[in-house]
Amino acid sequence: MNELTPLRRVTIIDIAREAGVSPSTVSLVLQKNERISAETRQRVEDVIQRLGYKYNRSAANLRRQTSQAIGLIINDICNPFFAEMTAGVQSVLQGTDFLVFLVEAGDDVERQSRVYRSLEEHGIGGLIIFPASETKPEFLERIAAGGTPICVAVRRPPDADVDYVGPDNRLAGRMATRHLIDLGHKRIAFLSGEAHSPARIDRIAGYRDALQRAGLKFDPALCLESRPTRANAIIDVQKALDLKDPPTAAIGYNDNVAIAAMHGLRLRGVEPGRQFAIIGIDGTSDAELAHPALTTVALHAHDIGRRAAELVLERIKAPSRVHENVILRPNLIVRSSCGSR
Amino acid sequence: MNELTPLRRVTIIDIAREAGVSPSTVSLVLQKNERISAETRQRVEDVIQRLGYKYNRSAANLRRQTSQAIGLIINDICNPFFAEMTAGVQSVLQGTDFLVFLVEAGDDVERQSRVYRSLEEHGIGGLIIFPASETKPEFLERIAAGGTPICVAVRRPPDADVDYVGPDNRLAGRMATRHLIDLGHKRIAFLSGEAHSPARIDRIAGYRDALQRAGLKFDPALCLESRPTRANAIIDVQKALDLKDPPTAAIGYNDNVAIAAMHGLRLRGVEPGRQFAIIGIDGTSDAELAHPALTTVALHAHDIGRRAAELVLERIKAPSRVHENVILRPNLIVRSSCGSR
DNA sequence: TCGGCAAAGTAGAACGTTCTACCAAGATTG
DNA sequence: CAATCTTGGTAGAACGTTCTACTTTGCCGA
Repeated sequence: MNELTPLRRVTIIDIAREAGVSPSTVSLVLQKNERISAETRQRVEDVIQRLGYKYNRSAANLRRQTSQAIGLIINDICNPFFAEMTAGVQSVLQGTDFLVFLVEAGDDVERQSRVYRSLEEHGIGGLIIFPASETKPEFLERIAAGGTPICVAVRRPPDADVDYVGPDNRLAGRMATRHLIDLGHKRIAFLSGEAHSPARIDRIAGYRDALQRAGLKFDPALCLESRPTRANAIIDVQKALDLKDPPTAAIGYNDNVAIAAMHGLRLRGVEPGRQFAIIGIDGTSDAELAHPALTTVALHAHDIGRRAAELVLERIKAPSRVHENVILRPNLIVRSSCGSR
Repeated sequence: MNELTPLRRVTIIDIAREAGVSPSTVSLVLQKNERISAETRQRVEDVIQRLGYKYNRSAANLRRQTSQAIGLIINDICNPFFAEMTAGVQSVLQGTDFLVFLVEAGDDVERQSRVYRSLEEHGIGGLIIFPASETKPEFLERIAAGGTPICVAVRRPPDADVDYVGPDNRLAGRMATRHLIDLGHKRIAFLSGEAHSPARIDRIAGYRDALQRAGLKFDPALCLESRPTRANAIIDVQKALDLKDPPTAAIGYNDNVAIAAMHGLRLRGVEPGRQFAIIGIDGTSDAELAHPALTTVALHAHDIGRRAAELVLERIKAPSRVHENVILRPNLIVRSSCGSR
């Protein structure tokens, strides 16, 4: 009323006074509760407009003991896979009142628990996490038990009883291998990735499946193993070339490895796509920019993020729903790095 | 005390009772206030450990009318430039109690004000924003006037009186052009980007500077203009090739454009790096993966994020500091797309 | 001895919502 | 016509901190 004291922020109480109702009523209007008659609602809404009221979620959070924020713990936002996954999460949160707290844990359990603690302090209504590789299932289960709706993404914790959404790594490995076999390749390398990585284990399993199905025998020498960096990928592909019976094609542990491997080939004067087939696994948009454009098995990072967010939102509504395991089917995207064209 | 009622969360009051002090004291301990004697502090801290107390920031936010969250509004997280910038922000927030609310506004003013409103409701202690291109300076100034520490990044709002950190686009344009001139090129195209974009205007200004300095004359026909998508970049480079007096080199409006342009060249049987020089502007890690590896002018997205976060943190501490304008100096990164190898 | 001051701690009212009871007044029913 | 139900609303106590303004105690100097 007094236009001379615009210092205090306008609260639900100011609205109530101005609209001639109680604060409770304003609160109910805010929550779109149908308990309130149309005319009262209208009146309150008008006042809200007029006074430029801003909802204070901190107060609501305190009172309701929850928060409209979702924690999103990933490895590294510069990795396009995670960037796309993050975009997927955002796409579903977009239309809601939820916001995301993004944090990177860099595949470090120590840091992961630190950032989780911080998320907890700030208050989150749910959590989507790509767990660090050394994560113990109890860590995730303790979070779930604590009442925080949680969805684990991409990296399946062995036996943790929580919601999960991720790719079918085995099928992806199989599809990639199958594609190369269909193109007539008999000696196919698998480049990079760390031996203990569950993703790699599954992809290799798929690779072996496809080999076996085609009556080709598995040669361990063709499976190079290393941290999946660009530098290692270059080394690995060259090691493969140096074998007594060298491969004519290779699967990259991921797109990055595959792209770097193409560089490695050229350093040896081998032209990828023409003299050697390369296929990646990931399907990030980077693959399209490579030259030759990378044939790859898309894991649908965006959809993983989307589904994970949907799952968390559902669990927020119904905390005791039975846990879901969502496995997304990969897709082969044929471009030119395997010579088809 | 009663171990049979573990349902309620443990609060500062429980700690106080257990440690035989008042809640005020516990609060002071939490804030590391030196008002409290060493032994009392120790006692309280022990109890905190023992009971597994978790600080409730929502309550603190409500009381203090602020929040330890920083809003980060960007265009699109899948763009490596923004991903790197985000990582830069995280790198400084890392050691603090701040967390970031990440939101994408997709260069849409409408959406931008919606997400800002949402950030406001959730409560933020500061804001870093890459403003949508149609953003009015008043929008930013109103935020600052409202008391929210704000730092604008990358895209300079004309005359808005706020903190800003961004690249020197003009110098970047000059450096790119200069490099090509030094390599002996006389006809240099500038590919893509929208005419009204301030970044492009500045980069073109730098391009003209360098041309003039070298005694070369500016030919508007060599400046192609379009939304900087991959498809447009391919079209633009081909248009350039079709000119009566075609260029022998080109500057991409950004790295993405440059990489796509290389594809465009190859579609015409022109080998980038050997028969035509291409240089980008951005310096995201993608450039390294391209083939040939892209020579580019690095704008240091990571550092922009880092500085922006530092500026916001400083302004949170000292709200009335004079506004700063931080301009980061670009760097030429020579790889092989201009033939120098 | 007394006034003053520093050190260490405390009381208690906020902060802005939500939500469980509760209430008043019509409408409906037997 | 009394009993019950429905509709539309309200009172007021939380939620867990923070922070201003005390209080208490001991010490010091005059």
